[in-house]
Amino acid sequence: MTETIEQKCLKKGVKLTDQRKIIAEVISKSKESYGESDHPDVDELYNRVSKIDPKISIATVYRTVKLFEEAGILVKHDFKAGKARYEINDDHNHLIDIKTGEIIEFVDEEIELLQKKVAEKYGYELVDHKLELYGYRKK
Amino acid sequence: MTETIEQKCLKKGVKLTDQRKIIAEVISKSKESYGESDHPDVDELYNRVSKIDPKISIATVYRTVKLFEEAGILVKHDFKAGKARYEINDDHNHLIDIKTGEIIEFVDEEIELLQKKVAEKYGYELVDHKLELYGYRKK
DNA sequence: TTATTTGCAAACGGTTTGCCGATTA
DNA sequence: TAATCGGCAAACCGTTTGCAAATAA
Repeated sequence: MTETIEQKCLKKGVKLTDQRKIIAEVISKSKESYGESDHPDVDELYNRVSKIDPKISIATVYRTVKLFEEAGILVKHDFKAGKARYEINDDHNHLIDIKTGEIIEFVDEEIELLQKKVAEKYGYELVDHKLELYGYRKK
Repeated sequence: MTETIEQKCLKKGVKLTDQRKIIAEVISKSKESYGESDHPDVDELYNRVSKIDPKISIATVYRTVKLFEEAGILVKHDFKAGKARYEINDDHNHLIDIKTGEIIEFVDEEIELLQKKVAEKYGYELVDHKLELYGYRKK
């Protein structure tokens, strides 16, 4: 296992309050508890957090995910406009099932490399990228 | 020159009112008038449209871009959450300058092909994709 | 006429924020 | 103690919608 969110916070100088610890834990546990394709939105995080400490407000959840995002700990996705969704930042891409909404994560070195090349071709240094594929499952 | 938006509307059975014609024209002219990297949001479209017919409401602009999007004529981008931006649907990718916000459009056959392969590897038929690169201009 | 579209203003939904008491270093 | 944080409710902002008048088929 790599670093926990708490460890990352310490490293980045993000103060760890009780609320933040709980939110961090819920996010860390989201995949193992809810499956690979778990990319919870703030409402959903708030629901899960409330089960541990019902006194935490949704404003705190908003403030915390933003804080974690700015610290590079989480990434925010706007797969479709409306609610933003969050997950731990580990730099993969997404294949989204148009019918079911299921999200498959993947990494492809070749694509990664080509992206860098394209950016360079235009005189840019690539610092981030977003790749989303949308498709139907073949039977 | 390829088909105009009006022609696409006729083909798709989208009724062409005066307002829609004006909005279509503004969108068609956006690149030649405002440069390659023009991806106007609804506010901006509304501003431009208002100069031609000040009686057109912003609600109509919203309704029209949604209509055009559903007809496959426009694509909607949520580069950053907040305001959506629109452009004519012609299937390219975006390289976004982190500093200036400038948007460069590009197509890369190789990447396109690899995307298809990845989708297939997971048993999916690719029907859409979104690729955004973010970078700094090298000096 | 019958259905669709538009303008207006109000509603909506996700997100942010001001205030102030609580907590933390 | 000084600074930051969290809870609450109100504000915010992009977008949608109900309604009645205008327009199109």
